[in-house]
Amino acid sequence: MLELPAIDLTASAAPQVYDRLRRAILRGALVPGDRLSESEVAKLMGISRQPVREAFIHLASDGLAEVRPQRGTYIRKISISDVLSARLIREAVEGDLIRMVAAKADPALLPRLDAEIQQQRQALAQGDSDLFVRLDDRFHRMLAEAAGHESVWNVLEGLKSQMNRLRHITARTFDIQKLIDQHVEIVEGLRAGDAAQAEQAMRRHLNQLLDDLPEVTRSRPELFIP
Amino acid sequence: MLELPAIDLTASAAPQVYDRLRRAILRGALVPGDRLSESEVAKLMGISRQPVREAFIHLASDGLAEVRPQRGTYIRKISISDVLSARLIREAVEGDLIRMVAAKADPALLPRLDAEIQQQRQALAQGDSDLFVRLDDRFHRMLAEAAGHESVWNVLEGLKSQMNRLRHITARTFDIQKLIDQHVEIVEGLRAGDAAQAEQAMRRHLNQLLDDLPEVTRSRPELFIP
DNA sequence: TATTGCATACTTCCATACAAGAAAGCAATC
DNA sequence: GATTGCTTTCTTGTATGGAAGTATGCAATA
Repeated sequence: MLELPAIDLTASAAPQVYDRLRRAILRGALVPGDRLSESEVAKLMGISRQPVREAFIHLASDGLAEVRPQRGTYIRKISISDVLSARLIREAVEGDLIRMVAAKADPALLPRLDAEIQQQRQALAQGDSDLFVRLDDRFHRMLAEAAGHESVWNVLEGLKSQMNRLRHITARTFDIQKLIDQHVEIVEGLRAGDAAQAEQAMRRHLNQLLDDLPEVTRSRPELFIP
Repeated sequence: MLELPAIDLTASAAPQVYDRLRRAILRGALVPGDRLSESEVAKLMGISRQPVREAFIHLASDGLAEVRPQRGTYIRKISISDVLSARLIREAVEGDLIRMVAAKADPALLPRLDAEIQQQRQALAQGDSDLFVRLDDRFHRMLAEAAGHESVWNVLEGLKSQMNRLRHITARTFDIQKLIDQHVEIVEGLRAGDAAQAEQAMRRHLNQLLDDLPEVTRSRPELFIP
């Protein structure tokens, strides 16, 4: 059913269980609707039920799992409403951040962004969509850092866990070439020193999800709730 | 030390403990640096350690508490970096939302906002700063709802828990009259149907925190970490 | 055949006991 | 007097047993 790396017996068990399950959910190894059991996971990892239970509570607090008393614990379905909220927040925040980056006009930044985009093209050429998702994250983080607000990205990252699940599970259906082109547009806006252009490009980029979402939810309706 | 309402024995204990402790933290009854003990809270509530422990884990996941193994559990100090991130995010998001509200131009909305501001004035007249904080929350929530994105506010609310603690603990040092005036400016922007004016007013309003923060951190440095 | 009732096998939840680590006080020693 | 080491007492972490609630399959009944 599920492969989990063995835990380190010298450290606390509960955080390790949490970490492993969280990764499994985010990479799509555990899909929405899957059922978890305290005793089953405990046996799988060779520990007692209590630390597993604590990991479940932590996951539920993240919105990744749902504990239904006396029934079972389930991987939470992807809330379309949450995804849309996260997208709107990202558009507003990253729109502001890219304006700050343009205002700073750091000359050393542009070559680094170009190099990132080159790596994204390689990921596309290799057909490695998981790699692209990671590179995409890094691209946006780099921009937040360039704006002087890396900590903002850390906050957003927790918030957009639902978006990440969506992208991993349905990675194949996205048009990576188009996303890369949009990244290029953003960088070109920065190169031109045109804050408004860069912001428009960023907002278009983050609006792309709205185009892709309907098809995804139609093809895999069992993974979603409103 | 701490007053906690008795729990309902017919319902699950852990969520109730979580809820009571969370409220106590947000209203400032538990201040940053305070120490909690599983067994102490358990005795106080007449239950065993286990559900208390689970509540602690949930609080830690919210960033409100910090469990230090074999040492104790502490109310987390207010992270200035987190507060600043939350403020920046709010400015970007609510700036976008207020533009949407202006675009909708719902005629029934303005009287409701006026009534809200009247209540805020009453809270000021009564010197009830806790009430004003709650009304302020409601004012912003109402605007998000008017933009058609109440769920976005739900997400922001969890994110800005650190901001709420700050405001409750230091409520006296804020100039409530000024905040109300800024609310009026926002509503006037809407009344004029001027999206740009409304957005500017909102951004000024949310920038107010940057003016107030230095004095607060200087007067109570023991409550903060960078 | 359709429905009701019950036994059974799960699940999460709570209480309790014990283990392991950290801190503080105190005494012995240099 | 200062330091070291031990003892005690606290803390959180884990294991386990049992309680209560839920779903399911099966048999009895209308």
